[in-house]
Amino acid sequence: MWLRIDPRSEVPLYQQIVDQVREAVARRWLEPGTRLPSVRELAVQLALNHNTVARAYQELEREGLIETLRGRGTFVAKPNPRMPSPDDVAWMEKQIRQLLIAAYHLGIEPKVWLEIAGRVVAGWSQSEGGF
Amino acid sequence: MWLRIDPRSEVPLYQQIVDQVREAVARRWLEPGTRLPSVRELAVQLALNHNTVARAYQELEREGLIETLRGRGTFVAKPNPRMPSPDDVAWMEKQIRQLLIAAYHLGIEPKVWLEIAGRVVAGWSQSEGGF
Amino acid sequence: MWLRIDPRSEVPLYQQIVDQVREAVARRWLEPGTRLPSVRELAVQLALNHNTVARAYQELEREGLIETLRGRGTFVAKPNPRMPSPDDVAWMEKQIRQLLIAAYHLGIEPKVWLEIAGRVVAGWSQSEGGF
Amino acid sequence: MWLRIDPRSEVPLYQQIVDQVREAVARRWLEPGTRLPSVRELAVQLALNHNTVARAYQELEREGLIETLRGRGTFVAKPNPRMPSPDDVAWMEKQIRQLLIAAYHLGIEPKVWLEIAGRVVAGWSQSEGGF
DNA sequence: GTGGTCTAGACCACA
DNA sequence: GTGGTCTAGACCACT
Repeated sequence: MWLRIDPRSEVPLYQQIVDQVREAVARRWLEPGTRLPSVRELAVQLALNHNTVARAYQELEREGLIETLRGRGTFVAKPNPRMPSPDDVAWMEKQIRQLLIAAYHLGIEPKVWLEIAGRVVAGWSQSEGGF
Repeated sequence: MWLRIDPRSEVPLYQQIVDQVREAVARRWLEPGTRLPSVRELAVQLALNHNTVARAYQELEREGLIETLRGRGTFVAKPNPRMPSPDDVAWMEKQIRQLLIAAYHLGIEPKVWLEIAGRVVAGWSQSEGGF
Repeated sequence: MWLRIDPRSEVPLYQQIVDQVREAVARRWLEPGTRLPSVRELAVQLALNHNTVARAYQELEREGLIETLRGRGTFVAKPNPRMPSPDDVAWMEKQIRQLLIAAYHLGIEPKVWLEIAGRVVAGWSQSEGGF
Repeated sequence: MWLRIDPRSEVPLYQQIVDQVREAVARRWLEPGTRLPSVRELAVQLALNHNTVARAYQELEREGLIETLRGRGTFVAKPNPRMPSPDDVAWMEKQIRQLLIAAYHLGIEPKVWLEIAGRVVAGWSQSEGGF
């Protein structure tokens, strides 16, 4: 697969898999119904233990992003459209505030930050090269 | 001090201190030259082990946010004005992209996300100098 | 047949067949002597491997719910009237206790649970003989 | 601890731990704030691998029944009072129907079943000996 | 073949 | 000391 694992990162290996699949689903790189490599296949490809991959898949299944069909493999689930709850929005606002703090310490003013964010959103919407 | 520590959070205790001081500096709640409580004082206030507080101060000093003057205490450092490097901007863009992924899974569309971000920035600027 | 198989469920496919036949027999939806579809027929209908269906039939036969007559097909067996043994009752009490535990964690009080149970039993009795 | 693990059961070992802690919490055998044995302690007591215990604790934490305080151990969380959702009730009704099916095959009539259930609830409410 | 579970033993971050 | 992560290798149930 197209996953890139960095064994030197602080982020746990299984988490890196989860993050990248989450991104791929969010960006529609992975269409619903697509079959993911089997736990053991992917483990070989990424030079990881199969338990590590299994844990990542398990987490993704718990989140409803993928589905396991007994003995047949693992597939990307249909997206479950939802309305963000007030809690979700509050959480997101907090995350944004965290970024603004980091931005300050990098010398990025809030207004400049908002420009950057606008640029990223624009690039995002264009689907950025697909793949 | 006004720090709030949540022992249940998965964020390490020392990291919570660092984060909150970083925020206070970024928001100008802590002016340069302000004296911080000593490691032991703060440890008592927050009911933490003083090693935990010491580690937070160490990290903050490493980042240049605070300065220790031998025998006189610890003080908020003067901000070191800097221009964001291209790497800094690229890093920030990546963080924003991470948030957009999370937003997608919460059902927050990129455009809506940008509105939220705009709101947060507006609130941020207003509160500059506040408190 | 009227079976509904969910390949996404964690319940094994063969078990889902067994469960649903058990229910149909218990509710008298399937009268004794009714002929069941052949293993291969059912396998095609449900889009399952015929080994899966065969395993379900095997299990049902072991329990005495169905009977295979050589060359003539598989039939719903005559109910074998029995008195519940003390062990059976004890087992059932344990199952009920399990449900009460689950109910607690859903915020369903034991008294409320008993009301729900009463409702289900009422509905059950009404549907006896139906469909 | 008072846990009893049956290595011969089909139920996964970690699941047995989860089930029994869930019961203990539901029955108030474990008061909020009580400290659970450490992962490794319990693993030794139950003659299990510590990973197995860790997995059980992780699941219990995900459900909000227990809380981890960094480096200090694991504690029974305060119950989070909730109203059962319609989905919860529907799920419970389905479970009860499953029990009625099983009851039928044991020769337990629905009315008799309801009597048994009433008895169990009565015993439950009396808290059954505490311990 | 698939995923799920378990063990043994190891290393790490945190307090 | 705590829990979190990872590996290696094994066994099992299901399809």
